[in-house]
Amino acid sequence: MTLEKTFDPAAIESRHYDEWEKSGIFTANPEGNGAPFTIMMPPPNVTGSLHMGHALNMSLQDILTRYYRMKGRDALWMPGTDHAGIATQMVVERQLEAQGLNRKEMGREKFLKRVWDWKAESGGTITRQLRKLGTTPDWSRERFTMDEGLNKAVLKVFVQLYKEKLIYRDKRLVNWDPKLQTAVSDLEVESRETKSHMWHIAYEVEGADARTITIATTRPETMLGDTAIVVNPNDERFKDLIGKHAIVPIVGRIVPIIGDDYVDMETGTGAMKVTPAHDFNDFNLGKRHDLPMISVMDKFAKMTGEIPEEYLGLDRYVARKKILAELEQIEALVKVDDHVTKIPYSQRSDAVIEPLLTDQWYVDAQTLAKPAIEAVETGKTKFVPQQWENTYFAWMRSIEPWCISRQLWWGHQIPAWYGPDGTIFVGETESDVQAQADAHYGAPKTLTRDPDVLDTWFSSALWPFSTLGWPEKTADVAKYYPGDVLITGFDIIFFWVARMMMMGIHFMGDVPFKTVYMHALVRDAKGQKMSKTKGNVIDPLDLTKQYGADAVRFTLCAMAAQGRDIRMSDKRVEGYRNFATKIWNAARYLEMNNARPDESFDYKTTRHVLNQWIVGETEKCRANIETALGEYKFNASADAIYDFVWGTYCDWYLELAKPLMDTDAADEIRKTSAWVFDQILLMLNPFMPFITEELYAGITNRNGARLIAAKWPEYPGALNEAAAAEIKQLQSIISDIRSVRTDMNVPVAAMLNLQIKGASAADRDMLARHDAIIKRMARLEAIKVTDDAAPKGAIQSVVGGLTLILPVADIIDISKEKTRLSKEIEKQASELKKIEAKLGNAQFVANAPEEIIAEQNARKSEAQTIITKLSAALKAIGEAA
RNA sequence: GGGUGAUUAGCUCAGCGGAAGAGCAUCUCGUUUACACCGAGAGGGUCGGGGGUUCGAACCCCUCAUCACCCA
Repeated sequence: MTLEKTFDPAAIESRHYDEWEKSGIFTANPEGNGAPFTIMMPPPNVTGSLHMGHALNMSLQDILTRYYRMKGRDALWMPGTDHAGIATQMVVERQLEAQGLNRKEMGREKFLKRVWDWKAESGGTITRQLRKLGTTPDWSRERFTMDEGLNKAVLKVFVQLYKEKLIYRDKRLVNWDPKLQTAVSDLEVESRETKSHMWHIAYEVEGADARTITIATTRPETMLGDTAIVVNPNDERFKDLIGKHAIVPIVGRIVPIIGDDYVDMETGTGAMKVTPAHDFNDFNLGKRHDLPMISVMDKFAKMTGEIPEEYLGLDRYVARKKILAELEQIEALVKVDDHVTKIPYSQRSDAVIEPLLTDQWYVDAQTLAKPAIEAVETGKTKFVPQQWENTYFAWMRSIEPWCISRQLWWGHQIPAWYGPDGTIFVGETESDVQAQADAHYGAPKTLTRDPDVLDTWFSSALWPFSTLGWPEKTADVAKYYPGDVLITGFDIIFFWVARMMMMGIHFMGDVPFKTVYMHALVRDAKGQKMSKTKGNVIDPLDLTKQYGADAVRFTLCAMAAQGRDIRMSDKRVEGYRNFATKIWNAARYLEMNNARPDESFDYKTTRHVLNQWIVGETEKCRANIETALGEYKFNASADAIYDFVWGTYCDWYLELAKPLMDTDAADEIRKTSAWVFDQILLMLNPFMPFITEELYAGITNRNGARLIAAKWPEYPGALNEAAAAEIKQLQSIISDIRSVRTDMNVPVAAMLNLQIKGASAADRDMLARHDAIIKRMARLEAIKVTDDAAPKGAIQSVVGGLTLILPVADIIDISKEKTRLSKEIEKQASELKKIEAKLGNAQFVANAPEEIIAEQNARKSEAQTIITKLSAALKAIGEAA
């Protein structure tokens, strides 16, 4: 085949993907004897479409999966999607709304059918998009959090935890979303600073003539539910009032004045009202002091309960105004301060959350957290970067009961039924529950199932084992639990990582994964969070179309430095698209030169030093990639291969080899260059799967073998330090001449005669071997090794022990050369001064390791050599002028 | 208020105890048959400020400042 001049990613991507998928290589093999490499894909929301965060997350997982698969591990990358309770239900409800329908009228059954229909229709969006990125999870095992097997796991877990009394029903305050009509997790509540007021309200003290106590509040409307006044027991201003009673204005309720050092004497007036049914802090106070809890709002955040009639049914903010007006009228409103307060908003609906006293199901998270904390403390599970452990610990150590019930329809319906008297029966099946109830009542009674569903994260907490077929004792469970690594964003460390830890340890007796790699957030080029409202969202698929999936993947990998956010910009992607093109053109070059992989080639038997060197560099590259990936330093792995391919193989090896293509070294050069290129394809494949696969088949006949199924390479005995040193010297000579030529404005076309002074026998050998190369690379007519004096009008430089002399009599600008030499001497002199100071320091010589001292000595003599030689050159040029 | 991270070349970022690095951008030169999505070369930094530890600090410790995020 003949390769096109420019690489066109779109032309090849889809074709390779289909072939990979059909080949069955993505499929894990529990019967096989490869050691497992398990990685659980964070299941994307079934309603969603691929965004940059997914692209990063998935690219990194795919790189690891492909890498370990090549290394011979039995890789299982478990894919799937999450039913995302609230989000999905909202999407479908919005669709209904557009058609003038609503779920209540429709009924639960019909509504759920509708959601399933929608899921069937668009639930595959993200998995299709993942294929475009070239990711290789085991699609044959793809799961959905609400499919049959996972349902079983959820039921089993719920029932068992209930029996163990780790799940219970309780009446507590929850974050109530009055718009969505459901409880939401405190993690889904976002508090926003809002300009408001602090209202100071005077309450009459019972039985104390004309004495009042003034409290400060940001929520006057809740005073209708006050059940106490609280002050700090050490507060001299109020000490004597503790034990007395106050009268709540408007409602006239008589409430105790209590002392609790929770109260900060500095804020507000130092006295607070206590409304346990509408504020989390007050709730805790109420529990501590056994106060009554009076709800004064309903599920729509409208006023209700035992309050003056004119307030019944008012919206909370309307009620606030009315109360303030009334307080003013009765002269109880003492003062109004401007105040910035934090108002809780529901992330889902944007409604202001109302803490509400309701019956909900809870998991005793505190108990489950203990072993989960310990697992990280003892290193059974490690976080990378490690500092995330602190975040994990902080949250886990002060964990609250986990409210798992949601007043939704889409999700796992709670397997609890209520008898006529409210007795709770929990079981995996309805018949089991009925049997329990019959036994309890001694007669058949009608049971009502709890209409609520479980928090979505309840089922995702089971993901690392439910996807493997648990509670069945499957071969997958036996082989692939626990997983090796979880790759996810830090934003779901509480939602998901922590909960998988708790559930995994409790039900499987072992942690769900040994390592948790936390990647950063993908931001826009200015460092702003991407959001639809800001309109700065970059669509990874657009980028893929424009630059190719390989470039997008490589960019994300190269930017995935630990602990720092990623600023995504087209420029970077463009740069890595250019990298792909560079590789493509290197392949074309090989093709033109008839350099094809040769099966009989043995890298250990190369004879030409250039080949020995590049073979050694190939090994160094391999080692760098392995070390980096082993430490999850994705950016370093990308840098290693990029540097090797562009900076070493293309810029140096291929160029140095060109002058040899008409010598008897040509055959070995062809074979070596093709071999190294093959190694590049192997090592780059996990990062850039498409172009490497294409070229793998493109450069030679592989009899249908695919790169994706190739083995990760090893090159024992490839390092050759002597060759490396020789080529390094060669590079220095060439670079130095090039640099001097440009500095001195020597025209590119001028072919100069190089004179080299001070060459040892080994140098002479080396120079003779590379004569053709140096001439071509440095644009020279001839190279003469002699210790004769430099001719007049020559420019000079020093490389190692060699003095390079370029006679350019007719071109040279003598004063310019003088300046250049002086500058260089000056630079070296100041270096020398620093080194001498160091070596002259007795403490340094006494304390520094030997090799450092040797290094400094070497640097010292090198600087001295350069100064001596260049000074001589400077003197000579002065005499010439 | 508590915590975490960041502050290094014009920009975006690596490096995290022993000679300041990359990519992009800038400047110069270049149609040498792989590649102008390219090549060769150059300029550009008292590594946020101030203390300290060390023979030696961009890197460790303390402190301050600014920014970002998380939790109250």
